[in-house]
Amino acid sequence: MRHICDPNETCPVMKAVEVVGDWWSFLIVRDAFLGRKRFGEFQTSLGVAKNILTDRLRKLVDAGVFEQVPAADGSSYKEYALTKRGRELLPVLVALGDWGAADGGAMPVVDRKTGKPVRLEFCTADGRKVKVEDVQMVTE
Amino acid sequence: MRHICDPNETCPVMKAVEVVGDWWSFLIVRDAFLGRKRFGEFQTSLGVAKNILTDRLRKLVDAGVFEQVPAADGSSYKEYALTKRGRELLPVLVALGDWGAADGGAMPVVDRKTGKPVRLEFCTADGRKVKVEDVQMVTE
DNA sequence: CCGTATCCATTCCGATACTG
DNA sequence: CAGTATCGGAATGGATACGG
Repeated sequence: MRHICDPNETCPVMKAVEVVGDWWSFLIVRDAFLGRKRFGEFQTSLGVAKNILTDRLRKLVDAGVFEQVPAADGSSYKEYALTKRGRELLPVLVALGDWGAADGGAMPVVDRKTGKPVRLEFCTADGRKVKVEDVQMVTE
Repeated sequence: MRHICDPNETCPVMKAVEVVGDWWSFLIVRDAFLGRKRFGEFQTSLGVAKNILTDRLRKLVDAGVFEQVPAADGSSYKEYALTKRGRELLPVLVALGDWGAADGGAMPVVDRKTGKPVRLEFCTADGRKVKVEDVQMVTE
């Protein structure tokens, strides 16, 4: 995919899309958040061709989203674990899931410590929530 | 793009990706949030081929992200305006932009009423912020 | 089980030309 | 300016076979 978009314009959205903007990459990351780690798990879960999966996993490793760690079962294979950087993609995933779940069927996320549900919200520095329709981007 | 992913599994992330997961669609929406409305504006801004732009705009209109409205300048053309549903994509855009801006150069968003900066955060129902690393998805 | 390599069909995209 | 139509090349992805 060639894209022109003024190169001076270092748009952060575009930088992110360069890495995870691909269809499969994105679903692989989603699967990882759901606990999948092994090549075969991704492969059967997503039904993606193996060469494609290989390619995307490598790119995601290169981008620092995954790291390869020894398999938990002691086999000689590797598992793909989300890095810190990779786990920071959770807001993206949740935002997208919330939008996709027009009706209330959103993917639930919880506070690991308390087990209580959490939601993604726009907040001011002093902790006040701001509704989506009251938020706007500023061009500069 | 064919995708197998168990059809029973109505994953909201996937539903969202079906609509805006395309590279160009996503950047068009970003441009719209930056104030662009006209065919030509998108075209020169993104450098995308016109036939592709036509196609993506139509799909986004079909998906309810954009609606066509009469041009503000009274010309006989149409402008593409984000619908309510389309504006609800802002959290996705901001999450992605935050992630893409590893260093602090994130795209700023503000509360329209007060002009104060806002950020996207995970919160509990009682308004407490939860750090990303303490949030986890629950499988079911 | 985890990947790599190859092949082929399809899709996608950009350029161009054309219409109103 | 805002599209539509068409065409050829490039990239992509799926299937398959193969190897560690």
